[in-house]
Amino acid sequence: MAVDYDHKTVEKKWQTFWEDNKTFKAVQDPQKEKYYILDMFPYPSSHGLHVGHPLGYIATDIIARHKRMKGFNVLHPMGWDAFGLPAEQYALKTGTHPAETTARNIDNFRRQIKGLGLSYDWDREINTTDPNYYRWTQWIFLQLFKKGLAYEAEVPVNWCPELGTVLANEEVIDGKSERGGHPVIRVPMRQWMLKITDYAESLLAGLNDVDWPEGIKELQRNWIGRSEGADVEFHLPSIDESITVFTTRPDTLFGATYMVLSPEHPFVDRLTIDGKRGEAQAYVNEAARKSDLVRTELEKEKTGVFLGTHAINPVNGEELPVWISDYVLMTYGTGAIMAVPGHDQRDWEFAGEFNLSIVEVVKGGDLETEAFVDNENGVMMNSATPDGSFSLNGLKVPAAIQKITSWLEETGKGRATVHYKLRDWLFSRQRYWGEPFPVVHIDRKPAPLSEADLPLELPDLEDYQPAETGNPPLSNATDWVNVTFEGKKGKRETNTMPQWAGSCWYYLRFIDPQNDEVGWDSEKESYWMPVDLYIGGQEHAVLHLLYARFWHHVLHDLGYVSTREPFKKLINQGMILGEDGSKMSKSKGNVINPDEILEEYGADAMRLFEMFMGPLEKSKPWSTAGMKGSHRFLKRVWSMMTNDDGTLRDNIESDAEIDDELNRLLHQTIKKVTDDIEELKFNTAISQLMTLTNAMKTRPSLSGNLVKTFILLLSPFAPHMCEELWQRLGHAETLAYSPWPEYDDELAREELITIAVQINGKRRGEIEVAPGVDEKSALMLALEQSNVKRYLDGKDIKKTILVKDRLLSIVV
RNA sequence: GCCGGGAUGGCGGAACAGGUAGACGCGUUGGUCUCAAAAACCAAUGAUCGCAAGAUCGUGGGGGUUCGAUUCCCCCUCCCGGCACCA
Repeated sequence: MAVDYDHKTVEKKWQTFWEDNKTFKAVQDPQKEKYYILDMFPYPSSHGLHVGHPLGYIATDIIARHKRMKGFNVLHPMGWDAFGLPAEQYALKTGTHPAETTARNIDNFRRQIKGLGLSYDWDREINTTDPNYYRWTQWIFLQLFKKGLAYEAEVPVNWCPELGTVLANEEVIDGKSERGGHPVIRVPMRQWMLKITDYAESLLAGLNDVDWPEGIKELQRNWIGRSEGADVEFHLPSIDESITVFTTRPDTLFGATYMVLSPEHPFVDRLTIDGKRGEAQAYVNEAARKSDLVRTELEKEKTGVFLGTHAINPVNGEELPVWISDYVLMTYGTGAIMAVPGHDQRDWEFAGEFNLSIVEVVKGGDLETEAFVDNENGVMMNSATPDGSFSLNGLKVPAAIQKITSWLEETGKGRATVHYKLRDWLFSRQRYWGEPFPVVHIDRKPAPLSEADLPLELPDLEDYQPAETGNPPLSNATDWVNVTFEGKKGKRETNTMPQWAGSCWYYLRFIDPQNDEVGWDSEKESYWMPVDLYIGGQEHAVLHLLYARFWHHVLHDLGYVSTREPFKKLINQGMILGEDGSKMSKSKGNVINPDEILEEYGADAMRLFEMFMGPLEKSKPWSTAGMKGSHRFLKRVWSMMTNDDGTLRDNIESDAEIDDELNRLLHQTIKKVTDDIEELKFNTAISQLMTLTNAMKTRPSLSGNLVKTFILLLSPFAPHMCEELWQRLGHAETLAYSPWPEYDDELAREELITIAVQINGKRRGEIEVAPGVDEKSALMLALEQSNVKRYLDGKDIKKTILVKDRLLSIVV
């Protein structure tokens, strides 16, 4: 019996070898087909990795190693998304400078990741906080600015007092901050915005061209929220102005019985009569103070105030009372709606609350109990102009929408429009640890720095504590803030960019990480892009993945990148849960530290187990017993091939014959492992390798060729041990570029197969046949079976069905 | 409420394209080795009945299509994730 495999020594040896020999360095080579495989790079948090984090990294590593052996030129890089809140919160907590803690955290992450034997090209390592990196983040911002896609605005923002910063809509969940779960309130502030709304249509269209999980695409579609309808003009006689409302149901215009403005709508003041002023003012103030949490979560019953004035319905001239209510949002559509309580549930509830009239214009529902909103089968009624010149009556809803939209356009009372839920991206943060904006304010107007002045470095500050006032820490750096720019006195922008900025384009920098002239060389870009496979967590479905696509579309329009979409195929890895089945967290005490796993079982065993646990995309609980099982498998492989002293066993002979049965299994295994890796079904690939191992162990001797092939097949999963065995087999070179084994379909085919015999759908026996057996001979064989005879006794065979090489079904 | 994904032995999970459900691993039980234990190795292992041959049941629940359904169709329950007054 061989002594236990010494994973520590072997793994250290090969990690050093790969590093010293730059085994995984990617060099552009137009002769070879490229494969760009990317992980979502991590924030180097202070906690280090837990066993769930590397799941995706292990998966991409297996693909990367497999593709190299398949002859692809593989780009597989890693870096650090090190700006932003987590790093800064940690720095604040520990009182050390973020630059210092960030550097330390990166060292720890790098150590942990390298310990897993991942085949990254470390020469391409990048760090978003490096001026040589964020120089180009700032450069992209300048391009956005010049294209008119970056602008400043005084807007009601999501202010998080606890974090001392504003947050993007995407970072606010149920009225709380995505990070830390702190309350968020709405206050108006001057902010930088990026006009992502200009790209709503483009971002939507691009989703049709990528191979992403349908769920993620749907999430983005919903977030963009395209909605077709019509803008309709309503006259306001009291101020002699007209107001535009957006509706997706212009067909119900005859059913409008009142109008509602958002409390923030600019017309509110002028539309309020004196007798209502106090009441309206109070309502507006209250709405302004409410957090989104209160407004959307807690308050389900409708509130509002009648302003005392009226609007004129353009189709029939009727007077509609104008109300304000916070169920109408200023940030969507036009901030004003026509209310059709008969055919909109929210309006119906509001009308019920305030006793407003309900008019039925679509037949088919019971308006006593709820609004009727069937927009497919409903038939129009009560929908004609007073003079009878125009009518929708009798039409189905879709036809009515068409007809009235054309009528609105002809009469100048409205037009077909499209609105989006997506809002512009709030792009500034009142924090220290982020990219400075390459902008100087002169006379309160922003002027862009010239590209030659980049990078604009983040000044080294002693006091980087966020202020509760929202005054950014950088405003304390007066020497830095006050500049003379183009002969005038100006002030630098003191907000910084959000976390997402650096990750919006890092995949481009990986292509050309050391370039000082440009962010990336366009020839290299067109060779390597797009990213062929991108693996990361689902939590980035609408944040990172939408922002990065937006920048990429802009860069494409500007001619800086060759593809419209950056990420061709996307996979979301699942979570690894604690052994108790709940999410791993410090407070639950169920966190598994990979350092301990590596120490005890080694990187190969951990890689193997994480891939064996189940489908990559699914969440599944950690299991220490399972971890031991994978470790045991590797030890078995090792002892199958080596003696106590580590030399190869005598029963591995290069000229030993392989028997047909084992050879068949070998070829079946090559096929299954190859196919499964390509489909990312690592768990079944591993189980097939286990099956082959079990068979190999029953043989007194193994052919050298079999052993060689087996090692190559196992190597993407357990690269250290396989390199070691490979070397002991007498190879001087790494196996990382050895050709991937080929299989022979002929040799993989079984000589005799067992097929089931069913009688009336129940399995009653099985027969041994040659593949491709015909129905008649199969039936003959089946009839010899005593159990089959028993069931057929005295009955007529009505029909037989042969499923090729599967089963024979007899109907009696 | 809407959208997406799920539910298979004691556990993680397999199952081509409607064709032998439970591969592989874990766990458990029995055995070998040992003074003993651990480790390792060998064997058994969905449930029920049976000495056995074999039978019946069985993929969240209920119906349907089919010679045959984990797989297709209809209805329902529960779990996970996301969105949520978006006009």
